[in-house]
Formats: sequence, C-alpha cells, structure tokens
Amino acid sequence: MSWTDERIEKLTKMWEGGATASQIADELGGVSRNAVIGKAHRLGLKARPSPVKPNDKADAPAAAPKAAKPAPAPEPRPAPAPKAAAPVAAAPVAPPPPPAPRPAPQAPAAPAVAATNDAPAAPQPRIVSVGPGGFLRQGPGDQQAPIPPAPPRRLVPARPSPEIADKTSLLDLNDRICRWPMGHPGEPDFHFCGEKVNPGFPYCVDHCGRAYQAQLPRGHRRPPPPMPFGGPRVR
DNA sequence: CCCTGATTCGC
DNA sequence: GCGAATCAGG
Repeated sequence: MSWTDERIEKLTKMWEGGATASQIADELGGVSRNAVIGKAHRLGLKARPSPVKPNDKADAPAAAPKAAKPAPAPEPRPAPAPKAAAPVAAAPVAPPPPPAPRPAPQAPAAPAVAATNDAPAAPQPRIVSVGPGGFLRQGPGDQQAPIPPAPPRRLVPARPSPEIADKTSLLDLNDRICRWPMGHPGEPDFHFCGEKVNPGFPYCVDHCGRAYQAQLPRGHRRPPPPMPFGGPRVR
C-alpha cells in the first residue's frame, strides 16, 4: 500500500482526532500501526500524549515528590506552542478524547465564561472571523451550536442535496464536491458528503467549519474535538 | 501479557 | 520515504 493523498488525509484527520495508531492502521488497512506512526512523524504530526515520553515539567515546588535527582541536562525542548502561563496548577496536557463518542445533549455553553482571570471589563462575546473560503469561524461561545448532536454512528444522513439522489462514492469524487466521509469505509453505507465544495477547499462550507477551526486561546479549549470520520469503529 | 507512541536504521 | 524492530511507559 502506498500513501495516497486520500490515505494521508485520513491518517491526518484521525490522528488529530485522537484515534490511536492501531485504530488508524486498521481503518486504513494494509498498513501496520508502526507504519502509521512513522508516517505521522514524517508528516510532522507528532505531539500527542505518549505513554513513554518526556514528562516535561518545568518545576513544581509545591507538589514535587521526586526531587532526588542530579537533574541532568534540563534540555528545554523548543516547544512551538508555548503552553505556559497558567497560574493554577493544571494538568500538563489535556487527556485525549476517549474512543467512545458520547452524544452529548446540546448543552448550551455557560452564558458567562466565568471570569477566568481578568478581562472582565472588555468581554468580547463573539470572535467571528471569516476564513479564506468565506466560511465563518466560530467563536468560543457559539462554536458547536449549529452542529446537531454527535451522530452516534452508522447513520446515513439525509442526502445533502436532492440532485445527489444516490450515495456519493469514491468514484464520484472530483474537486468540486465535498469529500467529507460519512460512515466507515468498507461498510455498505459509506459514502461522501457530496455537497458542492467551498471554493478552494476540499469540503463544503459546513464541513469546512468542522475541518478547519480557529485555534482558540489556551484558556478554554474545547476538550472533545469532533471526529470527522465518525468515531472509532466499534467491533 | 496487553496496550500505547517514539525512535532507530536498513532498505 | 518507508516501516519492522526495538524501546519504554501504562
């Protein structure tokens, strides 16, 4: 098996969605999890809580049970995204989303952001910007609102548009229609969205909104990112 | 043992 | 670039 664009794309999405290398591997088929990991690294997709990696802690004087160590080369790795500045003792990394997607009832985001620290005077309730394709980027307050409660799985959504009467199969894909996958490959109802693409993007406007999300400031990240591929397969 | 991701290194 | 082998923590 070779790394086609489609496969790389899927690998990327699943990896970023928090799927494990094994899940990705047998979802793609024909590759080992090692291959997936190797490829992910080559793609520069690293950075995921690894069970065996640098437990990088700058210092925790209050709660640092282990202090008996010559403290060799600290070697502060040049992290591309500085994730410091949290005064409260917070977990160093957010735990990856559990493999089981729970259809959370539409919990309206708390009306107030509960004054994190400061900035109570100038509350910017909405951060709305326009992406390169013209779709709206969502702010913290209204992000998941229009999106229906997480599809449990194995559902075939209504045809996105009447002109696409049948499922959009792999063979129907071209650069004008949305390639967002629905369901799992290999299953009878697997198909693609098929909506007209947001010009310049591989997806329709709706799915662009899912695929590309504005990087929110490190204070209030949404813990469960939507998994575009429909969540891990349940066997 | 099972799982995980990271890294190495011959191809 | 690729991925099996290996490492190492949970």
